[in-house]
Amino acid sequence: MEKEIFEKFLRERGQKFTKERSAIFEKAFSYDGHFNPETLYLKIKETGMKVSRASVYRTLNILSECGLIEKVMNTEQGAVYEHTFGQKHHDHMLCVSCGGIIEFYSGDLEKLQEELCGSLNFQGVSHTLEIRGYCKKCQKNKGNREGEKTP
Amino acid sequence: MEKEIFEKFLRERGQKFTKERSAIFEKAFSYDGHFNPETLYLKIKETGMKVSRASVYRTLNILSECGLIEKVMNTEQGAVYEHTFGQKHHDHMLCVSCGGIIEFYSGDLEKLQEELCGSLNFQGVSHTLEIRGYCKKCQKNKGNREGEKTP
DNA sequence: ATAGTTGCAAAATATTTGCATTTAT
DNA sequence: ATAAATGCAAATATTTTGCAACTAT
Repeated sequence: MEKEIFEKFLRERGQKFTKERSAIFEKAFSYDGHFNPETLYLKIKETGMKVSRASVYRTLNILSECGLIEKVMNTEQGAVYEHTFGQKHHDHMLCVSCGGIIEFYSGDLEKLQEELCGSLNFQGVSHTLEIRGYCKKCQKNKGNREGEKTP
Repeated sequence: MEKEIFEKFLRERGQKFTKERSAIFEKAFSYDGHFNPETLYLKIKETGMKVSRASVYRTLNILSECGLIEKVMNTEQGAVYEHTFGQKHHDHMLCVSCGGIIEFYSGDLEKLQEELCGSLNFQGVSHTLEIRGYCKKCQKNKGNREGEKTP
């Protein structure tokens, strides 16, 4: 189980498995998809549990080092994480109008990247592909872009 | 010439072509590759010209809207831009050991992405692919990773 | 002349850190 | 008992913004 990986990781580094870390871990793994530090923090507060943003950030960093979660994107409104356990690798399309994220996977794409790495003598470890554009819904009303002032 | 595109863009929007905007434009286009707002700001200051960070940020936003430059990455130390004029589109391999960036281009990759967008009803505008791993040189001495404390 | 721009300093946002107190081991 | 973690508030860092002074048109 994933939690044991976390506990083992902490033990090996002489770090403690506190209830805050436990709660942050649980919440991070309760998400199927993306989450960001702030929403995770708020979700935990909602449950009545007492945590600080500091602990959230600190713990997310540990979970990243541990490989259990991954920062998949840096956006203007902060980092976006997802947990890696049992997650199929996938890439993202980001709608610049509504901010929606579409996940997709393509075996061909993966294969092609491996070939590219091979031909450039680069040992690829991971990658992120982000395609920006307009989702189906937003293609219709491209006039009103989010964020633009409409006085 | 690219500068005329900028001037025209401003004129059409009833905005002014100031010497600050001119300097920021020049500097942005003096880079072959990537730059970030802060280094660009410092470079201009170096020349003795008086500009503010505010103007740099404001002008980079205009140049983006205008399509002359593009934000290619959000990193923890801020945005990374590059100008788009005469730039062949390319993607990046980032060596996690030495921080080196290898640029590459693959027509097959582009085509594949278009197909993926088409099949998902997404109207792609731009994309960033970042492959992280080890460059040829660093594959040899993978033991000493940069950033790891060696007490 | 005037609408838009500048620089500054302050604000906003995301994240990190120092420190006294608390807690897991 | 003790080394590490917590929460808080203050510090950083990047980017944005309000405003009075300036400038391109």
